[in-house]
Amino acid sequence: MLKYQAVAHKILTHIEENKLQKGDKLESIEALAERYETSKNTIIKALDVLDSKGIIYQVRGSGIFVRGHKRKGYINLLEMKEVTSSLKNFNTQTEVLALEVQISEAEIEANLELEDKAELYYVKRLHAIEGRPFSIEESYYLKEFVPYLNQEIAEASIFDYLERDLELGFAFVDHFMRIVTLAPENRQLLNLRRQKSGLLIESVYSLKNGRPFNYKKTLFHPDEAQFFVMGQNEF
Amino acid sequence: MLKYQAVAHKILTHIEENKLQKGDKLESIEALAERYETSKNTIIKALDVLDSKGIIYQVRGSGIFVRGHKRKGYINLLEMKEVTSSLKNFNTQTEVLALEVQISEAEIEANLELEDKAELYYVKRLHAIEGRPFSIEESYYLKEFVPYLNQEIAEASIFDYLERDLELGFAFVDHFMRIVTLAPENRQLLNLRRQKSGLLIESVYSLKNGRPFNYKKTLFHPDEAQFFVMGQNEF
DNA sequence: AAGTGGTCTAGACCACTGT
DNA sequence: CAGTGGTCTAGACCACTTT
Repeated sequence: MLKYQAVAHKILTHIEENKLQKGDKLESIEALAERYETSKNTIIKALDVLDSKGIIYQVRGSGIFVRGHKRKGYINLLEMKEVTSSLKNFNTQTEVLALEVQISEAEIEANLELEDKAELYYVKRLHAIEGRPFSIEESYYLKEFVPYLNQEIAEASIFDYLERDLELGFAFVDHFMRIVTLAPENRQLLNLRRQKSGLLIESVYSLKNGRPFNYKKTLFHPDEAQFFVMGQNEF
Repeated sequence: MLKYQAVAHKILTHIEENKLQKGDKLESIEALAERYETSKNTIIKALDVLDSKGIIYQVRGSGIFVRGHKRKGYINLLEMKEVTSSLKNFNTQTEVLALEVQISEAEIEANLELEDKAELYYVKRLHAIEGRPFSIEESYYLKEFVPYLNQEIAEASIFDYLERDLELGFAFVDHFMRIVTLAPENRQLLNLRRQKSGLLIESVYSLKNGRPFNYKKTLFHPDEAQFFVMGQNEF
């Protein structure tokens, strides 16, 4: 692990262990550089990471402060890989509705920027939170990068498996969100009577080399799903 | 303007003027450093900015590539200040439904982290796109930071006014999103018959010193509003 | 005036990609 | 193995806040 990442982790751990609250001040950059035995610039880079994650904010001439808070139960869109990993503090269940190898169709080829037909793992899952249906996820993984997948993995966390066992981490994501009218089948799965709309998020995950390897459509229960996004103004 | 921001702008302009497409390769860092007469590290910092905006991506050992595209008509959540500025390529209209000075209520105080009552500008606006109702925005600006506002400003872009005339730029935002059932009044404003749900985004904008100064509730038309968010995996 | 965060530089060295 | 992006350092200097 790189030094600045290690330092970022240590500072984050320090914030968590000491239960620092929003507005609490950290040590100065100089002091942090000495504490973690590194240069000022490496501390700055570590703080940039925490800054971009919304964990701290820095005020010139004043200090480094904890940004903290966030509302509970909201999914951080920018860290969302799959629903269960975003809701680790809750009791979640996953039911695998389908798991098979497919040949790509036009919609998938467009989103994964494929020029030819390709083999895919197709996984359809129903996620529940505290027993209540939460989201329906249809996910397409390029077999070129994800050569193997099974029921057991799909019942746990696919992204954990990709990162841990295949050492396949995504480098960037695009999420596209809109409200959709639910098909009767999906209303039934989400146990919805009156309400007819849900939030659909289409996500494309790409590798470090820019190749998209996972396209995903996640349909969220309108009453259960809540999201937050933290942004910076850098330009 | 800082050197790295200026360089970032120049590189962006270069991409736009030469209509570079997704996957197109830029010059090497070394070449860019020479072209823009600066050091390697400053180029890296400029590229970091473009990276975090989703404009480029970098592949170690290979090069710097344009990330580009994005679907058209989708609002970039992370750059969203108010609806009109996010949809500059479209023909938008703004109707000011209310504009007044208020004393804060509990909900606003919680979101703006106020400990006492405070004076606020309250602005309610209806945004339309190509004549079709798009969103209803209720916004609360702390009078301490926004001492003056009028109908004319509210009909144009309030954030443009804040940035240009008050030199008041936000440093970070928190957005909270969920689906809500629409009140009859809002259904009428959005010209909705059957559909009863909309997307609600609550946003808190903070200054460089960490002080929230604007709390906003924006209710989007379920068929018109589409969003995208671009994320990186840095940790 | 002192303290603190931010920019910028030059250069050494490392890690990965593609030929 | 050459080319290219990424990390890390030490230090000078600048900009803003606080006392």
